[in-house]
Amino acid sequence: MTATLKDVAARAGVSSSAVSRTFTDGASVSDKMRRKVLKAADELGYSPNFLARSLTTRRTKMIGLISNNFHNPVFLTVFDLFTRGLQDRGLRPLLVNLTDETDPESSVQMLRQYSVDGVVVTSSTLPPAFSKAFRDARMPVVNTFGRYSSSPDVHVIGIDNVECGRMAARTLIERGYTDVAFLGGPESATSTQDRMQGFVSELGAAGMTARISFADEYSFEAGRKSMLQLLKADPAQAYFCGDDVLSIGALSGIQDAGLKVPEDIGIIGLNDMEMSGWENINLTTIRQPIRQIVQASIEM
Amino acid sequence: MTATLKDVAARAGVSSSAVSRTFTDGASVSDKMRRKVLKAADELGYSPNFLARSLTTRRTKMIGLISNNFHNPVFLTVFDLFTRGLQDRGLRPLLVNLTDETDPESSVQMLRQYSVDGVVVTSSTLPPAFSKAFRDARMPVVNTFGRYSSSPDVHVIGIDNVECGRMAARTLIERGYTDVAFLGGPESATSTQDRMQGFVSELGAAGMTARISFADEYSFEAGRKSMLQLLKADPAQAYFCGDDVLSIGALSGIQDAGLKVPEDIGIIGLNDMEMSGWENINLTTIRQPIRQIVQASIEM
DNA sequence: TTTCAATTTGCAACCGGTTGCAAAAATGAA
DNA sequence: TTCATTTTTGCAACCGGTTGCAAATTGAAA
Repeated sequence: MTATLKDVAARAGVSSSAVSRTFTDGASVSDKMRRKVLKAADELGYSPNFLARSLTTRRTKMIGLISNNFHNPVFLTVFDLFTRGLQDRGLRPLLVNLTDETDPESSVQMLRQYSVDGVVVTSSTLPPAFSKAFRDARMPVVNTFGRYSSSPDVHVIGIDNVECGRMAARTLIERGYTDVAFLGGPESATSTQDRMQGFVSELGAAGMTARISFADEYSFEAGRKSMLQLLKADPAQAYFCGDDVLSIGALSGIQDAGLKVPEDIGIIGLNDMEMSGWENINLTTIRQPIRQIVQASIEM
Repeated sequence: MTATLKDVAARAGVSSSAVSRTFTDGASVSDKMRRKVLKAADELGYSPNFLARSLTTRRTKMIGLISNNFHNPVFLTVFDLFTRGLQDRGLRPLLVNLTDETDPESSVQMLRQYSVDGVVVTSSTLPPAFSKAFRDARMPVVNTFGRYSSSPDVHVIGIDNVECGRMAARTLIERGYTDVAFLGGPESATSTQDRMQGFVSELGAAGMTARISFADEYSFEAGRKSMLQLLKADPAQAYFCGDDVLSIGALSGIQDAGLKVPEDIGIIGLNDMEMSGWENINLTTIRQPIRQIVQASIEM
């Protein structure tokens, strides 16, 4: 159906190498030849087949984009920036939606079958072992929102979650709260662990302690449920919530109980997602340097 | 680096066709042979290269997923369902983020170079001509959230937006509102036009008229801004908003003005996105039959 | 005009598979 | 055991390109 390289060669009356070369930059072709070829190509509406090309060049310009965060609105922004950034560099994201059931092995194999040039794992709730599986398959991999870890060869880009915890603590102290608490995401997530650690240690330095609790996941419902439970018991003056979507859930819980923020209870979140501005909540603003994340993907 | 078909053939001491056949279902191979091959393949950690295969089979099992809605939270759900649905069928979504600058032609060509098996355009704000460009390139295309249109060969899946408008009108009438208005999305979007048309015609049947206004886009900010302007002038008793994110923006505007919903002003939205439940707003619930949308993508 | 280096071009093999066709092996009936 | 059938296997060509190498062309210097 669609014109192939050979068709163009035939039409232009030249060898197929010549055609191939005019479409490969850096190849040696005379201007005369190039013009002849381009004319024929244009007439036939030809454009080279990427996949066939990748067979010999071993580059597909496809990047596996893996995530399990299809419910956290902040990731819509992440996807937006990623796809944009990749596109601008002539790369294409092959999207993989990781559900709880899918095992790492099969996604690794899948992406290898498509011979992607690299993989971006974007999630803070996946175990480091996951990204490692890709490295073991000799694929360049970047783990965004991950934690700097000992596993070598896995590029990790993200914010310093420990420092985030510290910032939150300092902010609450400055505002004069004396009884503060941490409401984290899933206990197993590295981001939760680190934020908690920073929060607790900074409070400790000020001679304070923090009560700790965890939500089941980074979601509105989980935040709301956790907060409602906390309110029933013995609520603190202010909470540092693991992320914004959790914060908004907590906020909803507080409102349901007839209390107000920040008059009755203080809330401090994390992520600066678009939506946070919507509700006039006072959240710490930590903007992820996504540009740089994408830049790292070019580095590999 | 990675084992190839030939390596496996050599190791198993059989022809390469034999290997190929054991990995192609429906091919004729004896059990004995299959076992021999699988053993060798297993030892070498071999799995067939999809791209090479696609060269002869002409199927890549890749689907272009095109959208320009990377700011409307409801699309996170859409992406989730799409990627899931495609994956379950052994297909992979190649994501294309359409910005205002990217022209249709180039995305068409791009996806042709990757020889995707089909294309899904998921947006209600793109002109029908866009999907048509793919059809012209002889690619199967499904346009979700589009409008049933005259352009042939473009499968369109979506809700009946006219009927949505009617439903909204009936609901508001039932609740006793006598002075209602429509706050739509971008005037050029087919979804906006249809919803308005249904809304207006149903009201007309009841002897009522509706005031009309449009927001610049389906976004929180646009909804808020529009509502604030409307409030300054002569607000209606109740509004039918083009979609949920617009509704929430409008809601925020109303609250800023010190008014309450639904006591002072009624709001009815559309989409049933996850977030809508968060704020105890009363929104019409129209769940898009996404399962069927995905089913249609298999049909092509 | 000849000579020689620098460019440009074509040949042919290869990337990693699939598949039509004919030969070989297995099966079953006589 | 023999012969006709069916099933399994291998050969070789092909999918749509790329690329090392040698031959052909070009251009400038002698």
